[in-house]
Amino acid sequence: MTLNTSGYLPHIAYDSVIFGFSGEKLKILLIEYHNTGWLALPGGFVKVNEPLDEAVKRGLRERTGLDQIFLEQFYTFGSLERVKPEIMKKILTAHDKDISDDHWLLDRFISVGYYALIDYDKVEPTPDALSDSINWYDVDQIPELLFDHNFIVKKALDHLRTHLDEKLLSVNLLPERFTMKELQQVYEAILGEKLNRANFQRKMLSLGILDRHEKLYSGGSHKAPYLYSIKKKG
Amino acid sequence: MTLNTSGYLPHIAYDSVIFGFSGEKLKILLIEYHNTGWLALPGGFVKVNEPLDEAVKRGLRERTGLDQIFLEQFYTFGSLERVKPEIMKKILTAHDKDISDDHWLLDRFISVGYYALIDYDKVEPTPDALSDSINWYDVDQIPELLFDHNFIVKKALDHLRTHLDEKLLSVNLLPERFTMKELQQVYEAILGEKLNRANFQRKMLSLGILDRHEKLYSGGSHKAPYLYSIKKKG
DNA sequence: TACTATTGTTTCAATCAGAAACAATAAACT
DNA sequence: AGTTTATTGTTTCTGATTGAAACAATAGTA
Repeated sequence: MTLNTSGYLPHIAYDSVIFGFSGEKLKILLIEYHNTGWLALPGGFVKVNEPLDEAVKRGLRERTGLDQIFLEQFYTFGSLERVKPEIMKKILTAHDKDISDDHWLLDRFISVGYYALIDYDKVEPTPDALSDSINWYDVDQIPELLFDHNFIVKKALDHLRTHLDEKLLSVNLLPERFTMKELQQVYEAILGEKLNRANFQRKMLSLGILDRHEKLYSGGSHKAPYLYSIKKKG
Repeated sequence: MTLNTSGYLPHIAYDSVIFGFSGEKLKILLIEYHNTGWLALPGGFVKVNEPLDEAVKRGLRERTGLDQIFLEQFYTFGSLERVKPEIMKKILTAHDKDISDDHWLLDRFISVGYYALIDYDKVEPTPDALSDSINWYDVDQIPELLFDHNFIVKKALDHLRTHLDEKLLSVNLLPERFTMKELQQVYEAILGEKLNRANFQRKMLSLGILDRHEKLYSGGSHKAPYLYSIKKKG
């Protein structure tokens, strides 16, 4: 028989890898726990009568203020090594709570990994109750994270790379309208390699899902690029 | 606080889609619950101190007798609609158990989906404690299943199709040594379409991961095909 | 008006993929 | 033994796709 007075499902968590793109770099959001300096992925728990997807959306909404964002599940982590109750206890006591040794947060957890793609400039990251801060970090300079979170980031990046071409996934990292160069920079940041400009343009246009709009006169002394957007269905 | 006298983690289950190949058809294993006629995927629960992957392997071992098999996680199902406590209750009472209304099996569950690829001829399917029988069903003739299991099968097939080419995944459905024709039949069964023989052979050989062995003299009045196996690393 | 930086497009060659033809061969049949 | 048949292994031809470079257009600057 199962009792749980917290209102959350025990043993089940989620961790979210939130990708943004800025300054030609791919970045993710990391939180820092109160008074510990420990970094981790933003995560959370599932309410007793809440769909899993909804729980993750709720966490994203609270931390980014965004509601309609690209979100996808990529893997569920269920090993025993990932669980470190003594660390969890330190986090909770650093938060200056009175924690009993059988608190539900000290149990073993299975965590569902999600990744989100968001428009960096639309976000004002907000820390949650347990964390001091939430900040962007370059994906190629991720420091040591708690638990198995470095591994989770790696899996998320793998998944993102292999699914990059599906319906121009990557545009979720850009504003509504973008130049071909920006799109290529997103691809290059995710794949970690330079792409040929002419072939990239040919490939993107051949997908037939981009609308071309007015030109963007940036003031540079050169030809102005077109702006593009994803073609609306219908 | 969480109490659970069953020895299993509450709220967490797995469902396995076990693929086999026989008679040029792709098949999966389904169980039939005691005295109900209801069909479902073979699934199970995770022990309190057991890795998730290990729990799934344990279930496969008990039902197929096989130990070293290809097994991969593909999605975690966490909606609320998938939960049907009244059906679960009927299954348990049909098993003629005395079930209280707060039994842990009647709670809401999140289920991790795995698929396995096994050599059909090596398996003697064995029903578990709750099921009358376990049998093979053609994937293109799956009857109505309990809960969201039809959806889970669909997701598993999608995943299998899109990952089919990775390291010749499909050979896990065949014996150690196989002919090129058998391999092509597996591909065709999974993809649900006919492939060009010459191009298929060229593509498989170009991967450079097949060893060619002696010919297979089947007695037919025609050229004997070579046998192949996956190249061992090193 | 020439110059520069960047963008959009075209061209050329190399590679890959689909379809058909060709070659080889194990057994059966005369 | 020679012929036939079914199937397998390979090659060839063609068209499509991809990679790299050249070419063309253009917004601002000198």
